[in-house]
Amino acid sequence: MSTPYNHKEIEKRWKKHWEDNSVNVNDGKKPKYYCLDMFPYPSGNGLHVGHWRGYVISDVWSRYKMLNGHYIVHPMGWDAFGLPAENYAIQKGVHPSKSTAENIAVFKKQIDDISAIYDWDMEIDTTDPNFYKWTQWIFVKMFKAGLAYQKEMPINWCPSCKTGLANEEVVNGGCERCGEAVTKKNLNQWMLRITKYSDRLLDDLDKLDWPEKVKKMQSDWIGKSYGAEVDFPVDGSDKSIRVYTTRPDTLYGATFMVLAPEHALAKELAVEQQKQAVEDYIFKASMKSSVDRLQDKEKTGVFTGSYAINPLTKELIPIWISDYVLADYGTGAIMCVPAHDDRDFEFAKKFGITITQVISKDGKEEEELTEPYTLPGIMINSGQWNGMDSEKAKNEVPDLLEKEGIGKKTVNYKLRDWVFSRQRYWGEPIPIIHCDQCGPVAVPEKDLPLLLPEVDKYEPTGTGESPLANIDDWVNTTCPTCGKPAKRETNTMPQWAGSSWYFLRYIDNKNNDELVSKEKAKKYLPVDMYIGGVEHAVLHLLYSRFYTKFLYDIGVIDFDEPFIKLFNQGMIVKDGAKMSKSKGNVVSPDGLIKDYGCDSLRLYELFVGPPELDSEWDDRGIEGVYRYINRFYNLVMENKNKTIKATDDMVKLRNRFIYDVTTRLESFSLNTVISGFMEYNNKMIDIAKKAGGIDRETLETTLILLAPFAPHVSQELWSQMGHNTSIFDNSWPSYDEDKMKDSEIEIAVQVNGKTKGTIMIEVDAPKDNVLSIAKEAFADKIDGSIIKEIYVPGKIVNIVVK
RNA sequence: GCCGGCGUGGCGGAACAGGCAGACGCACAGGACUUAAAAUCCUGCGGGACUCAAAUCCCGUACCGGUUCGAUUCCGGUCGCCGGCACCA
Repeated sequence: MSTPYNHKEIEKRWKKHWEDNSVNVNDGKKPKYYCLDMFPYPSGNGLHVGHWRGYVISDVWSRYKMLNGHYIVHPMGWDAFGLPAENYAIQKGVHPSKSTAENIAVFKKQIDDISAIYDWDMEIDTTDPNFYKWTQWIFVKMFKAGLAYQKEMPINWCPSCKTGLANEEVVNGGCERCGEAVTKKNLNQWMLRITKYSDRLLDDLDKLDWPEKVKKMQSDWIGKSYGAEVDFPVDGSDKSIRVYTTRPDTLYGATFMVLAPEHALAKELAVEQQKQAVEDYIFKASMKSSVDRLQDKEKTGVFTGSYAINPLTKELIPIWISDYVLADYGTGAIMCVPAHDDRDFEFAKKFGITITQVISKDGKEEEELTEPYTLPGIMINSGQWNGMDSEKAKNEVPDLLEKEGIGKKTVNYKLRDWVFSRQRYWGEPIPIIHCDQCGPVAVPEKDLPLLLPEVDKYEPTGTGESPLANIDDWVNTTCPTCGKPAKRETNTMPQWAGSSWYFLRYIDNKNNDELVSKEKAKKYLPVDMYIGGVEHAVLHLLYSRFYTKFLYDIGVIDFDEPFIKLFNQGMIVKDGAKMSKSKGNVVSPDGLIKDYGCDSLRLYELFVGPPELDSEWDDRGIEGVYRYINRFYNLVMENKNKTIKATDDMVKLRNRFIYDVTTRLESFSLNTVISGFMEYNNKMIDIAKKAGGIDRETLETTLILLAPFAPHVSQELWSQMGHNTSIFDNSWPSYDEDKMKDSEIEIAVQVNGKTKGTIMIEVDAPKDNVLSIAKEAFADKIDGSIIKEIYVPGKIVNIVVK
């Protein structure tokens, strides 16, 4: 036996070598491939094996693409603004920039243990002024383009984080970050007009090679719906109420209307006797948190005493107020068709309002509706449309309304503009100066970056003002336009600001004059493969698409989708739960690397399960891949100097295996690639026993195939075989389909669909021959007369008897 | 409630344009080597029936049914778990 596998020595040596001699060389001729990881927030807790998984997947993919002749753009950086560093500062008095720098150092060391081919010259840090200069620059451009605007409105407010939140950051009525129940707070906010991009964000999803799940989540979030707006005149008034409906076909059945409590006409429409009740109801509704509003499923409401006129039936219908109507969707008012809508039905039943059927399954009216009929059907009680298919009427009704000037077809979206101000310290200052004369004015581009000033206290004020508001000599400035005294905006940007465009900056991270040079952008962008968790499906990934489209529109880049292909890796769970410090189930990679080595951990991260699914972690399992590497190492060491010709079996096995690894890699079935290596190793050992060894070509091919997965041991053995080159200078092996084929194969024989055994046949043996071999071999199992004989070439024989 | 995804040995998981279910690995058990242990190697490992043994047979991919010569795979229904949305008119 030769030298045993010593992972420590091997990995240390090659790691050092690769630091001095990068394997990922940009010779300017190779086509680029941009493989990007979702960059981490450098927390104080360090990495766990769950983080590792995504980074291993992306490195394996990068190295595979490298062996296929690409120069790989594979950068790493830090999404370092954000609350944990700020909260730590509040507790310990340590400035966030200091703790952030420390955490980055820890993360960098741990990420380095992966031995990925990251190019650290491209490193970025969102808290670096040279980086956030451009985050601010984009904001200024959006402001100038009318996409950033201020608005005073009730926004989502997290009482624990003491800051406003975007709609996307509210999860089940709670704060995305801390889970605290979100309330409403009236604040003057900076908003980004993402809704202007609704259609492009929706339509361009078709261009993307992304998981369908993520595309669907984005399209649901944008929530485009087609319908009509209809004006309902208020009886005895010159006012009218405009509603949005997706079911104009049911207009004949609209027997009442409901306004949101926040609707402009809500108070006005209350008649004298109802005034007190209406005002009480509106006040109570305003006190409800969004969580209450979610929990109170029971419908409540109050009648205004006023009536509107159904524009088709000309009947008077009562106008109610209820909080089941949302103020900020559609027009904040709805026409109610209790016969064909669940919510309207419930409301009408509760308050005794008329229910008129206008659509039916079979053209006949029900005696009494026990539940609303919400499907398409035949129109009834609908004047000229009686007997028509309701889907057709959906088109015709709005056409008539439009002709009469009381309605029109329209579309609606669930997507809202992006609440962009945060009342916290550790973020990019919004580069705006408020001037009494000129209004809000952008900080001149030449004055960017607008540095985040030092403060004594980091505590959020809780009043909706940022801690920056207390720094008088920073707040007080002069207006860049008129020169008069003016005040700086004191809110900061959300953490998403930097992450919405960071991937553009890696490739030109030291450019002081441009966000990214046109030349480099053209050469290295966009991102070909983006790898990360699914948790950002509608946050970071939607925002990034929006930013990219904006930067495309203003000519910074010449593509309008940032990430061509997306892969979401599953979480690593322990005891069925996501790893977290509070649950105490975090597994650190450090000890595993020490005991088994980086290569073993890399293989095991892939071997635990399908990369797109969550996988349960069990430390003991790493033994299996470690044993495999040992066996493989010994096998190569024993055979490296033999001059032996490959047997037919070995040639077949090798070609078959190249095919398997390649197709499995292409379909991202990385767990079966690893099990394939183990299986293949056992087969090689078997053949070697018979043939007296393994040929050089087979060994070298195997090493190249293994290199993206376990780079150190592959390179070591490559050198042991006498090469003084990098194993990554090779090309990905190709397979010869003709050499994969067997001349004889084993197929199963069934009788009445039950397997009885197997027979060996020539691959291209004619059907009759195969059947007669099968019948002869299993004559004793064929009990009765044969009524059917099936032969699926290369697969199976089935004899059907009676 | 609506929309997705998923239910396979003790465990992680293979195999699905329908064709020998349980690859590969973990754990476990037995054996070899060793004074002993570790490491390594070999063997066994879904359940059951009948066996000294081999052979053979039956059941089995959440549950019930369907299509088919043949279903883990396709279809219909039920149950369970996970994720997304949540009064969006």
